[in-house]
Amino acid sequence: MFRPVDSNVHFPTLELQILDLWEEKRIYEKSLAQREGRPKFVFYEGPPTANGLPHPGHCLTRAIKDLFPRYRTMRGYRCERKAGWDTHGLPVEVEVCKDLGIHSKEEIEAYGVEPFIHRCQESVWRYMREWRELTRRIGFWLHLDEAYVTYHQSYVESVWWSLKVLFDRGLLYQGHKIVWWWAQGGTALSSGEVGQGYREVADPSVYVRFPLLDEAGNETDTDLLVWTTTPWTLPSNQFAAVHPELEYAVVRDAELGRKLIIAKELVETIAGKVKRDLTVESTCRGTDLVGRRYLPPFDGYYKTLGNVVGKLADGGEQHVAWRVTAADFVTTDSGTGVVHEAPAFGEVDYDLLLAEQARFEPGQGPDLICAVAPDGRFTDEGPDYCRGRWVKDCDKDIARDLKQRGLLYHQEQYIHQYPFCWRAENDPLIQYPRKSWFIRTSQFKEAMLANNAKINWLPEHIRDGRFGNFLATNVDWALSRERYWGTPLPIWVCEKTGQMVAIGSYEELLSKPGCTGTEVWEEAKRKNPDLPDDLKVHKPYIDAITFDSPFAEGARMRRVSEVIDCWYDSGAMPFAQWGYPHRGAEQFADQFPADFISEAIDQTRGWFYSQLAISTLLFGKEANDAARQHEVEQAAKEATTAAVKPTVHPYPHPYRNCIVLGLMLGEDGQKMSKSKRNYREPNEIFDRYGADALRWYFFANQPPWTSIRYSEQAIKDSIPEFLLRLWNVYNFLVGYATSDDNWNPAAEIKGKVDQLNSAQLSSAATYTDPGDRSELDRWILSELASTCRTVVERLDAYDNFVAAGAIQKFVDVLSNWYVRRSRDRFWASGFTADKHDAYWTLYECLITTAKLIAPFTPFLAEALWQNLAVAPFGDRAVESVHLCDYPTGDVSLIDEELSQRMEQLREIASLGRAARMEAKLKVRQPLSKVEVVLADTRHQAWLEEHAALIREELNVKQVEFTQQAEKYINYTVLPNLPRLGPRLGKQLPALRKLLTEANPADLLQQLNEQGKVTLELNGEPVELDAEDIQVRLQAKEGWAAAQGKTSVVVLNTELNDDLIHEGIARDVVRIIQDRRKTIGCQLSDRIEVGIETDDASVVSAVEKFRDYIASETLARQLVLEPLAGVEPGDGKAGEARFKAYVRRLAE
RNA sequence: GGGCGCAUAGCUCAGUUGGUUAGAGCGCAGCCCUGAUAAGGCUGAGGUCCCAAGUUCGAGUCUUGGUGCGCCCA
Repeated sequence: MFRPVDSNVHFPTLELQILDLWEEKRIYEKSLAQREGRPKFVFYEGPPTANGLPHPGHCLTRAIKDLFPRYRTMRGYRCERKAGWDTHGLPVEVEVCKDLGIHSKEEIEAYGVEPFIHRCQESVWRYMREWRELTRRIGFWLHLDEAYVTYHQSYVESVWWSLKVLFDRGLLYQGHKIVWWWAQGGTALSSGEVGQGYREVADPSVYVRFPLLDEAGNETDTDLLVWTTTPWTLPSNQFAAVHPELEYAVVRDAELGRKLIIAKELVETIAGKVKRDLTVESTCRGTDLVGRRYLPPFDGYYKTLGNVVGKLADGGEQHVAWRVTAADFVTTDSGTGVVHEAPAFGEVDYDLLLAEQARFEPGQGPDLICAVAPDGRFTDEGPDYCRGRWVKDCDKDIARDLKQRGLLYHQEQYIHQYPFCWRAENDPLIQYPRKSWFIRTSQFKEAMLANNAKINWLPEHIRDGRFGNFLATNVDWALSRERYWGTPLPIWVCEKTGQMVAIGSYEELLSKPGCTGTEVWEEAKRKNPDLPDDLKVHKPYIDAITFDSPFAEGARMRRVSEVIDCWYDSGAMPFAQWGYPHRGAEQFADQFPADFISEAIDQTRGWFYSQLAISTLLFGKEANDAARQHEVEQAAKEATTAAVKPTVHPYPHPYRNCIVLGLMLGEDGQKMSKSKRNYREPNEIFDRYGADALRWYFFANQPPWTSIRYSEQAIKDSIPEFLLRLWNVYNFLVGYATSDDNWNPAAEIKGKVDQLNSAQLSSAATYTDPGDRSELDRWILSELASTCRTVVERLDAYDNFVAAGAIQKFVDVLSNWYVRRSRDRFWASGFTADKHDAYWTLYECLITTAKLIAPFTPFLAEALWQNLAVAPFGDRAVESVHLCDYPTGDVSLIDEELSQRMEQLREIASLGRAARMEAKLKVRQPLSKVEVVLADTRHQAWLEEHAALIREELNVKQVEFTQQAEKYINYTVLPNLPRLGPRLGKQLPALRKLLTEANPADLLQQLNEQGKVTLELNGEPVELDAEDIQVRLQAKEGWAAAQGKTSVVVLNTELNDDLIHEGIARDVVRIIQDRRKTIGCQLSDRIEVGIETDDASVVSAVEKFRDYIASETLARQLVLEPLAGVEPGDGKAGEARFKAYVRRLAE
């Protein structure tokens, strides 16, 4: 039998019990085991970093990641869920530095790379307990114990393998890159990190004269006027750039006594800034200036290189630097139209240097000059007053120096956005040239786009919008990081020749001829046996391993010092989670590509990209075709190739469907932040409201890609709006079933019932075929079936929002119409066939609802199942709702027409209540009659059959349907626009006018008699049939009436004695029931009642309705006098007053 | 500065291919119901659908421009 239900349920407590149940019975494992051999549904877990505390945003991701795998499992798929952890990267190092109270790379080196790495490895698990607990508590079923971890040896070796493939294919190369450089920390920052640190700052903005030189190298009377906001870059100047197509002016500054060259359209602006007259003497085009030499403001390099001339590739010679070059990026938005070029400190400037180098014969062109050391301080090539100083501190001194030398033409403050280090917020970043390793992703841009085009993105616009645009502007992936805690770049260089090889595994490394250096690791392990073995593939141990160079006799191969971008780690997860190809080939073959992944939109350029890029370059057709070509070319050389080559997979891969979640904002609409405290800790949410409340809030309130504002109230509201409403229905069923009725579904059924589908229930003697049940039962079963159908359809399309809405709607009609209308059936004493039907129908609705909600609110679903199925049937039923198949809805039970009719019936009832409200007649007071006027009479006959229901619902004696209701109603005839619009087009306004002016009664009569209406429109006859027009009703004033879309309900408000007495009787019943409750009667307790009153109408009412009152209240005796020794309850019926005495009778 | 997205009731959000009187939940106010009862229901107030122009018989919906906000990138 069912256990009693706690109507005062506390969901968080319930959920903890269910978690224990799942674990004790290993339900998750069983849910997987029972789908062994079934079609697969592949899910990838995007690895979170566990070195920070989880917040509500992570709950959202974890909830969505749980929903679809649970759903698919119930649909019969095998869905493995391997957990994963992202463990490398700068954030980890920064955390450790914070603990150590250090900042720069030098300090790390001083502390020791080895202990530093150990700390990093420990630090990544710092909040593991919290993450595991969150995962468990929110009900995210995931194989936590078999998680992949990016620092594990097997993972690292997979990454190495993939890099070796890329290297051997010629897709990994070393180049220079101008990076955003954190000089104090000695590292480049990723674009994402840079983006976090932009702040508004005021920088000096200087206009500097670069005197032009004549052919002989002598100074002329004309200057280039150059603008920059980074004066510290001027000592590293190499060129001045002009736009070739722009018009330049040579202007005379009389005060200065010199001529200046600036963009013509900026003459006025600059004259305004310096408040002088600048007279244009002549103009020329940018191209005319190209090649002219000038004297740079600082001579640190110029003094030695100023006169160096190189051979041009196409013959001739030219000075290598300090001359005017052409560049398309020059604009007149600001500055002077002449741009100072220090290629070391800007990406486009560096490109310009590369272009210049290309014009010369190899080795003859300009070298990069850079007067700044990697620590951000000036070198000896800088002006003497700057040497050894942090560049940004020198801006003022440089400006002062230029002023003293007369080269500073103008100076002002310039307010702009400038990036700072995101962890050390007082450190401005500078752009700085570094050697870096790149992946040639741009070569496969089209392939990535083709792959992307096949991915099902939700929302759709990501594909061609944010993600597609990003791919279309793809640049090569800067892979290397000059840091410590990351996957070491597996490239070893010949110390003599500089030739390189890539290594694909630790074993391969050890097998190299003359390999030495493992003793460093062995020694460390001997000293500290607790060191995880995985560390041996990390710095500093890996750096100690060297081997004989195959390129030069007696030379050694040594590893490059860099580690790689941790985004590469996570992007390699589709194969690296299995250790592929060194191991896990089977799992990889089985679990590639993913059917479903989901992360927030900030992963567009993160995990979504890294996965797609790696996968396209390894497993895409284009990349593999190119690789074969490359191998042919390399065949002559001694190319090493990976033992296992990637095979081609058709797009899309590595994921087919991707839900891009919106970002979750704090309560105040701002980004969630610990310091602002604009959200609550997840654990507190679970303790207060429960995981189901939070999950339902995520799933049912908005499509998942909407950025949602964290709202505690909304989470709280999930409880009464959905969870508790369903709980109340469940409580209702169990309450009656465990009363005198003692209704037990298990009593009549023998043997297994498994999932309690209708086929399994139908063996019960009292179970009638749903088709033979009452209309109300058939209706709710129809609603249930169509809800199942909708939910399945929407979940298959990854649309949790509409699916959840359908479930919520169903629970609402189940509670507010089915149960409401069925109360009497349950309350009736004894069993009838109809009562059995009511039990079975409601039982089946609840059982099915439990299955429906299982992926959404798994705890509540389980609670229902445990009591509705497991409690009565024991091990004859499936032991958990999560082991059931998902209900898809029996379409034969769907009755669209019944559904529509019931809808209309509900509308009539609702209108009747509204009319009562209007007339201030409470429902307890019976009325003699309502009249219902229908605009659409299709369902009239059916509605007439159900007049009883309306009578009961509205407490009236008679219901009458009528169309001839002119006294209550105004009719309006309107055109059906979607139908007539395409047909009549511009004539539509005329028709509308015609219809408004016509007599509606005549039109309707015509329509009824002939089935059509003919009107004359602009001299042309137009025929309208019933579908072409719509009739709207409007209640006339002065009646107790209410109007809806299709009907009007009019009340007869006249009362007679019978009606009044009946109303009083109902008041009496209500007060008696109230007393029953007060004195603690059980549902079926019998009582004795006394009514004391002076009011004649109450006396008459009690006498006239004695039987009614007695049966409603289970009263054995009813007398019109006080009961001795009983506390009475006061009652009021209209103006009449009475006292009700209730005493419980012993059995 | 560029890309993408968003803008509808006090709040959180729906609004299908353009179609008649733009919806839901919460909140607020008033009321009803009373054996699902520490529940439930009804009704109401509250909207220049961000602004402007255009396309169309008809625009919350389509187009263009603008404003504001968010994210990503510089």
